[in-house]
Amino acid sequence: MDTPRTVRDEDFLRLDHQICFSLHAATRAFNSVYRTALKDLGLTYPQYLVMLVLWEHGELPVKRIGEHLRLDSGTLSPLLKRLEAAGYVERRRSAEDERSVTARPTPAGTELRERALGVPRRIAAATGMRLEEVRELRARLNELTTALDAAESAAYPDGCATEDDTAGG
Amino acid sequence: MDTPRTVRDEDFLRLDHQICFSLHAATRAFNSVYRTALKDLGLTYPQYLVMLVLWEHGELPVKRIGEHLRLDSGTLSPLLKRLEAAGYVERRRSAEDERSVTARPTPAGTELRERALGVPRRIAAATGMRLEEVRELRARLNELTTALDAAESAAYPDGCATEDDTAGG
DNA sequence: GGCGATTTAGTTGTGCACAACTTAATTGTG
DNA sequence: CACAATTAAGTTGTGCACAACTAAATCGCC
Repeated sequence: MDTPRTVRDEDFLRLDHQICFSLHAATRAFNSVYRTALKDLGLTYPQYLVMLVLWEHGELPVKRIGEHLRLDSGTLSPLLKRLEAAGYVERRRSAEDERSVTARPTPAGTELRERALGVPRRIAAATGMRLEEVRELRARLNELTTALDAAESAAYPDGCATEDDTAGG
Repeated sequence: MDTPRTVRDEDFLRLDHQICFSLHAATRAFNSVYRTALKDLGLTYPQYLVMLVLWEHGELPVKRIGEHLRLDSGTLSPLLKRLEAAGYVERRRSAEDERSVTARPTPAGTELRERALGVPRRIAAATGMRLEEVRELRARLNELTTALDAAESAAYPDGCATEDDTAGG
């Protein structure tokens, strides 16, 4: 059976407007709450994400940070420079591989973690959701991201055969 | 009872990393899929959202567009100028209120709608989700956005007393 | 060893999001 | 009517996201 045609394109246009827009809106609402919560720390939300990664892993090459956060050097390089200018991270060329640059928290950056400990609870309170719900939603979003990535890379068939592995729902 | 302390701040930091990051990642994955789907039309995703609104409502003041999309003039003014430069919308001062500027699709902008009809289906296919699931997720995200907005405006008590109404959950 | 391909950061340019501000028109109140 | 307050767009500046590109180091293969 090829796609049950219960929905017309016209209606789809409106639905579409709502689903993806909801995601967009939620992200921006989150950013707004984070902006407020992080103002005292002098961090933006993406900078906070980078610091979370560095607090957890210690010293990391830019490449690895990018893998954790799905960001490339075009985004991370200037961001890390700003974090360095703020005194929160140190950057240096790796000795064993001169292509690589590693970043790690400075003492000030490490101290910052203490002040950041209260942030997640504030955010959690702002969502009004219980842990269960948060987990549930997170799982859904991760599935969604995986599906979208698969579809996107299928649209750009650069290497691997796609062998409809998107079915894993 | 004041917040059951089953979770330590430390653990919360990690959870937090995951929930909000998931949202962030999903949004960007969506944007990426849209970028591909909209490339032929010469639209970015936010431009597409604006066109959706204009296709649905016809002529609208910038203010109204912003209300539909939660965007302010700082974002919309340059965006609408680009859409105007692309020949998809017309802008003009309102006659009855000279403060207001209205935007509406040009003939080319209206034609564009036909070419955009296939987009939502492509996106829906990329998500790999059924309509039910989409609706469910959308509802969750809308709840989340509402909660976040409420918490945010409570943090900036500009008018209404806050009277701990955030407890609803 | 030499040399092309790959990998890693970084740069440049475009566009979005938003805070803070400016300008101009309208509204409300005395 | 006059004038302060409000409202609507637009401008400016900062930062993020990403495509496309450059520069330098490393790897692989002959």
